[in-house]
Amino acid sequence: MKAETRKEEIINTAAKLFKERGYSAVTMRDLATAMGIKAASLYNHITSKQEILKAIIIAIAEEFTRGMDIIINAKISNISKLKQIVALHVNITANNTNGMASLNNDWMHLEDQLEYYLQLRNDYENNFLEIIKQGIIANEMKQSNPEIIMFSMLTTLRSLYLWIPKKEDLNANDLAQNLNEVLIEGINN
Amino acid sequence: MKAETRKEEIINTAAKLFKERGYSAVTMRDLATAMGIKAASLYNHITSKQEILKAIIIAIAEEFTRGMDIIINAKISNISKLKQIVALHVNITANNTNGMASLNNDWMHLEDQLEYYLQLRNDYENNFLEIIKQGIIANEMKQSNPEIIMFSMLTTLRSLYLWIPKKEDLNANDLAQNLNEVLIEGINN
DNA sequence: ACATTAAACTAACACTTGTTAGTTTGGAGA
DNA sequence: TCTCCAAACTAACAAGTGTTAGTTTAATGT
Repeated sequence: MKAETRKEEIINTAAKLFKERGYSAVTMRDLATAMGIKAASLYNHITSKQEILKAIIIAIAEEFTRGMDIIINAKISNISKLKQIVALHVNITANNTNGMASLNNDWMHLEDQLEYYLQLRNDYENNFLEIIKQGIIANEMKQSNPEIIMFSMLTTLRSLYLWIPKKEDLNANDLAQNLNEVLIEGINN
Repeated sequence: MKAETRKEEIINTAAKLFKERGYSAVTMRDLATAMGIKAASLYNHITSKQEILKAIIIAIAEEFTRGMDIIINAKISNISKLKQIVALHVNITANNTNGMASLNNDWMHLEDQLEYYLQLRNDYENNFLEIIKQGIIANEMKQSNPEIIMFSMLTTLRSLYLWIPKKEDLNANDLAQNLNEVLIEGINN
């Protein structure tokens, strides 16, 4: 673990507050107080409130994109790909619970980067859906509605940020394993 | 369908805006503009912004509580109870997609009613979990982790508000049926 | 024709918002 | 000891916030 820069400290503190109250309800004075400084001092490190939100969300979104790119190109079964997607979510979320809250709840407050974010999200969902469809075609999975399968998996995975912090004794592998049972065995053939 | 009062119109319009941008980011002037009037005029019908949020969230939360009370007391299998919970969510969400967004995302901005809301939510989750545990004991379901099962089901069901509006040709029964396949067959014995 | 009333209006309030400008502080390296 | 610089500070801004007070409008029932 390398030491955080002051800017990173601010962004991480902001992510925590955004998780609790949401981007719009957190003021720069709230953030400053949480850092133990005055609001104006924040601007020695960041250029705007918006920049903080962007830093939080885009970093995670791109992490998901990179993970998905590796998974789709892997030479493994579609069921295995789904299991890797579960692991991807568990890992990213475990490392950044607070940021995941912003990604889920405050993406619409992105300004300049909104379009880019939506493009990443769209591509991600399309790749996800395609894996499920291929799995059904290859007879690896039951003939359920692929969109509902994806919806169910994705909403569960996206909500992990709410749940992981409650489990202090979290073992990422155990959780991924448990989720696989619940999410995937149901559709497995 | 009885005609809406002016107050109900305001609350429904607010719910729509809250869904798009969240409670904190919607101003009374935004709401007034959406109604085609001036902000001050809203106060002929409502007493505060907070009252609107409360009206939206508490009404739905109590609806869930009433539904759950009926389900837990029914003389049916635990699997059947889970299927009824799925139907409960589909029905409430289909009738109030906008309100469900506030329930999910803006409950923390409740002031006087926050404690009451949390109590309702807690009771609901405890009842839900108990059904799953009983189902496992009665050997109706696989021996998976009950908390993960509940978490997975509940987050999917809570996120329905995001998904139902996209399916214009929605048939509530079909959707409930599909969800049952994906959510319940996986844990069924 | 008149009184009533729901529902709009204008004007203003006290306070909070994100942000800028310019200044001070205190520790590290020369 | 002096210089430098990151990082804090005070003071202030223009705009936006929820809300209030008091007034006008237009339709309804008598």
